[in-house]
Amino acid sequence: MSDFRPASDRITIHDVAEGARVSTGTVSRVLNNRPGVNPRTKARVLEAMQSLGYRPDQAARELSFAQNRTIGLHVGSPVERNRPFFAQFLSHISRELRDSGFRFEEIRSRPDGMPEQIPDGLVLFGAHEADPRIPELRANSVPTVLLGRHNEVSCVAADDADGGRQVAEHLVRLGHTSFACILGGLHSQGEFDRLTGFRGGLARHGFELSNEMILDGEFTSLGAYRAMRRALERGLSVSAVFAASDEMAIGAMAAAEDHGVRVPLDLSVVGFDDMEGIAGDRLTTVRQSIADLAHSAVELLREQLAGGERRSITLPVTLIVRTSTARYWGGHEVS
Amino acid sequence: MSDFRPASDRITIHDVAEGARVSTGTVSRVLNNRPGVNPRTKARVLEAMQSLGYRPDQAARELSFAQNRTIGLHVGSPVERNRPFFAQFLSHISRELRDSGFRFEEIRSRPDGMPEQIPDGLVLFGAHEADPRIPELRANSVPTVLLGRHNEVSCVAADDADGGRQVAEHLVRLGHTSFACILGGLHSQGEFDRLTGFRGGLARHGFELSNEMILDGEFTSLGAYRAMRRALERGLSVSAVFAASDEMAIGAMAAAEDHGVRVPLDLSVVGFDDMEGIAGDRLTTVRQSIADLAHSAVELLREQLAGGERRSITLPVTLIVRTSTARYWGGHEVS
DNA sequence: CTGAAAGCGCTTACAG
DNA sequence: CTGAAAGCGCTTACAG
Repeated sequence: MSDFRPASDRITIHDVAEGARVSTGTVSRVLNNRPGVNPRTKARVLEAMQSLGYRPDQAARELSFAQNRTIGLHVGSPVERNRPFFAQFLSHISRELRDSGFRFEEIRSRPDGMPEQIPDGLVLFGAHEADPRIPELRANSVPTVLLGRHNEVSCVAADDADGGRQVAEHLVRLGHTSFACILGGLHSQGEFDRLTGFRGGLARHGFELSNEMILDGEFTSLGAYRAMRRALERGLSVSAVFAASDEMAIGAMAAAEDHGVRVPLDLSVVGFDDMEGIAGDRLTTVRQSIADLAHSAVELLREQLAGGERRSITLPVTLIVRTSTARYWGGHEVS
Repeated sequence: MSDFRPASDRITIHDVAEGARVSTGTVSRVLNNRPGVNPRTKARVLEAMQSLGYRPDQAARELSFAQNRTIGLHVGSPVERNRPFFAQFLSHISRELRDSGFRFEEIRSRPDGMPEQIPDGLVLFGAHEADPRIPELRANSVPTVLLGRHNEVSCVAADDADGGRQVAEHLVRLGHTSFACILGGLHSQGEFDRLTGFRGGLARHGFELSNEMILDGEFTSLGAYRAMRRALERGLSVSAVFAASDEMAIGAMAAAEDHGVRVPLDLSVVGFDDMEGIAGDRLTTVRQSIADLAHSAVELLREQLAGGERRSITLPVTLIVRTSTARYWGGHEVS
């Protein structure tokens, strides 16, 4: 915390300009990575910023950016809003947007669940296929990006199917032969894709996942715990479980433990997201970069605002192997 | 969504000034509720704002406010950051701050958990008595407000003790005579106060709460579920449970149901917070206004920035009675 | 490749 | 009680 500095000392673009002996316009160009700045000049400016500890004023940037537009974020339901994933996404998208010179605002919901007001562009969180917000927005041709999958609007999502596939590969390679899956109730395309990918991956090795092996974890740790525990009590006997979110995976692990099933000895558990503060250092999971999702969402929005076509972006995911999964020797009894 | 309007049409203070036939300065004065504006003029301005649908530009306000200061919000740990309460608070405090002309920024943590940088003022979330951030900030005399209780810094909190007391009153009045309490592990002063208040309220009627009746719910629905279920399986026999958060109350209710204990017939459950999307329409709980907490935090910060003394604010809470609590006739068997 | 200047939407002394 | 004007920190045509 050595960089404590009272507000009055705020160093501006002018200080940097002076330090680098250029005009403020040039500093701005460097700051925004605009092409056409002499590399040497650029280096000088960068160095001045560095040594002065310059940090741009977002409010000023917002105000002077020509586009001068407000992008809103709107969540489908209060329940969605309480998900840790949402909090993280909110944090990233607001930063990303401000860094790009947009104004950012979280849009509240009217009693009927529709956005209270419509900004110049909208990011939709927690939308489903038949989401009533979509036709409305399309009718008003409001630039919109949806987090997830939808075929009528631009959207950005992690490669859910590939994530599921990677999980299947991982588990099969570890010697597992019987599997269960915990979803959040199949409301979103994303979890469906995770399931489909998982099934596909299993099928490739001759395994299949029957419908009884799909549990509804309500997208919460508690929901997953209860679903898993009930399943175990009914005699569910599998050696590996794939949950569509880290929270649900945590719940499943807890249920297993409480039922006397050791993770990973008797049961391997895999999550999805790799959320900080949830996955911990134990859960094997599929990492998706929330920062990249936010970044891509802004890009798609920018394109639409510039009159471009709708399109979608799918981001790669990575399997992070930790200690909640292990080789299955077939020797342990489960349940 | 009838107020859809492209960015180019953005109506500014100038439009309002023109509409009300005053100068922009006057509009600004009205906007900020500054004293010394002729009531008639004010009415005219207000009406113009109204009819034009004027909405002030936060970026511009931030930029031109004289104080021109940045307030940061910093959370103690990633786990705290994932709590729904945090997400709500973040949303309110950022709005509040911007409306007051401050810049707002969420401060990230360094690997050691300390804030990555120090703005002109700081709001601390999820702090405990021995929080290492506090001495550091005090040493640098950074204006700081803590959400919760602490005796070295300004702080703002709901009247946790009174909340606990009200719950006790409510339950006693309903005829309950045996109680349990679910806490998050006694890390924060707040939950301790809730417990103390609860105990005090019970004591007033000759009831007491032994230590075995205090369960650790880890401040999550899953944690509370497991604690409650274990307790029920061990034969816990009480007719009322007070949980220090809505999430934990939800977990306790689920555990009761799974154990064949009917809520509220056999068991009354009370939460704390009245969080949207969690308490639902069923949980009796203690409502604290997150908006007011945020508002007060900003006030305390402003005072410190103006050179005022540290002080603390305690906000009133309200018991919201729903259907998770009911009269206890002593006739039902529990567990 | 770079500088001088206007402007983003607001607030606030300073006059009157 | 109100207006005219400067200024908050930045970006971006417009010249050169």
